[in-house]
Amino acid sequence: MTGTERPALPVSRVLPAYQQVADQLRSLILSGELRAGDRLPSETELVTQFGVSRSTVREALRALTSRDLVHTRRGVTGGTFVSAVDARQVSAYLETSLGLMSGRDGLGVHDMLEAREILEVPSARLAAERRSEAHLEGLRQALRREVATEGRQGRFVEHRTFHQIVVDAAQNPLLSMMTEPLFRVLEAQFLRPEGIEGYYARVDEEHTAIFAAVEQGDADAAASLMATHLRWLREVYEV
Amino acid sequence: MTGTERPALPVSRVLPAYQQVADQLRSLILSGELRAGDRLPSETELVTQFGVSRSTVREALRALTSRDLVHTRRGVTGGTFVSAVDARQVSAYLETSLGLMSGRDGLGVHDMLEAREILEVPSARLAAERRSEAHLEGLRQALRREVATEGRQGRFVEHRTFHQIVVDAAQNPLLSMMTEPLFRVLEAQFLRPEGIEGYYARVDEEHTAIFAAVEQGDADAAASLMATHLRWLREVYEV
DNA sequence: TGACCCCAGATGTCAGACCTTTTACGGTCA
DNA sequence: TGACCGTAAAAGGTCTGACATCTGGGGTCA
Repeated sequence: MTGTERPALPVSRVLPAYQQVADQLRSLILSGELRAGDRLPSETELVTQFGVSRSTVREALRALTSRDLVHTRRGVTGGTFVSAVDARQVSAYLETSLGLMSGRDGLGVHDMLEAREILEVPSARLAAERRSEAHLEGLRQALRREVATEGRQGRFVEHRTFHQIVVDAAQNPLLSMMTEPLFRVLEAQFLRPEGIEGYYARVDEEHTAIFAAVEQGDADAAASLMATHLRWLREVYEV
Repeated sequence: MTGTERPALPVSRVLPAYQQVADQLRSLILSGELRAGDRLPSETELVTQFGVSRSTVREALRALTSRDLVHTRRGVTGGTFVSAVDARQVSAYLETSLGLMSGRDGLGVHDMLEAREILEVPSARLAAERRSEAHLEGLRQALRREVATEGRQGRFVEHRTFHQIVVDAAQNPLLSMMTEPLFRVLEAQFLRPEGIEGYYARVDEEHTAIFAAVEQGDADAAASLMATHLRWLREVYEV
């Protein structure tokens, strides 16, 4: 054992220049000094301001771009602009992350179905209280398509749509943001109920009942029907 | 009005080369062809494989790096390696995203407190059923520190710790992943209950009661106490 | 045997040139 | 006057080639 002990989790003391540039720009955005829509200095200006080469600046900007913090436009009125974070980006990120984590890190179908139930039952309750006419119309159409669609994959998409609209009707963007990736990952990776007798008929039936409760504004019924529905789905898929 | 209509949301048809390279590598990772720990070809090899310059390759890798899909190491045994996505990274991403969205996009304190209640009440129930001795010890220490700590900021950190451990004790990584950023954003941006008479005493009291229920494995009590606690907090902060 | 040095291979950084996209400007012509 | 068009300018996108720096391993030598 030499004089300098090697740590269990080594960190390099000197961060790469592109990392430092990215960090500084990022903290300007997070602190609110740069706000959505603001234009960052041009790459050439950043070169002189940071005293690094253009490649370094560009690598820093690329890192920020892929985090959806900024975006670039070409042309004379172009440049790098601070992005407005929006729910869709967050959902997309979560979808890929959950997809990669599923099966490892102790993240299994069970966890996803459990989280789904935790989120979706209260969402159904809120949906019954807050749904707009647009949501109701969306649910009606989803139900119609669900019954009409042929083929396994197509039905699944419609099922997801129905559940998603219910959550959206709760009018809390956080709930939509968290459930949407769950639905997609479950759909993409796990749900394969080909063998279950009467599966589609029961889904249609329960969706219809949930819709009725939401439409009538019956919060308790909506929550309870959704709870029953999801608990049955868990039984089906958690074998 | 000329012949070619300008779309409201213009998209460039031709994606930049670095974007295409990043997309291809990303889909290799998402499809599972490249798995956590695998080494990507060296930058020089990627140059020949994709037929683009090294700067382009590096910009693509930087984009993947900042999405936590890969990481790089220098030196002769270095290279670019596929990362194992972990919950902490996702939480960190969510924290910055929620922080940037809060106040805009219709994401307000109300939504965060509501989502928190939706997630945390069932978490308390599960915690009472699943908590390990380590969790209980963590809660004991958090409670002790909470009572002993002086100063507003310090108490808030301890409050957050207590709530976080309760959620962790539910043993569903998705719940921890979603609540942690919520706690931090709320703490950083909103919670300022300086004026409330007897605030700290009541928090301590209710935390103690929740702990007792979790310790005794009384799921119903844990859920109900947490619900009361959070509903009171909502009243305090939603003025 | 252990301390040291040096080499190889990978990422990190730089400089400078040129390409492509996009808008603004100004001139031409009906 | 107004529609059209061409060109300049500014910004990001790409390429090339060189050098710097880090890191592990293997060889050398006391």
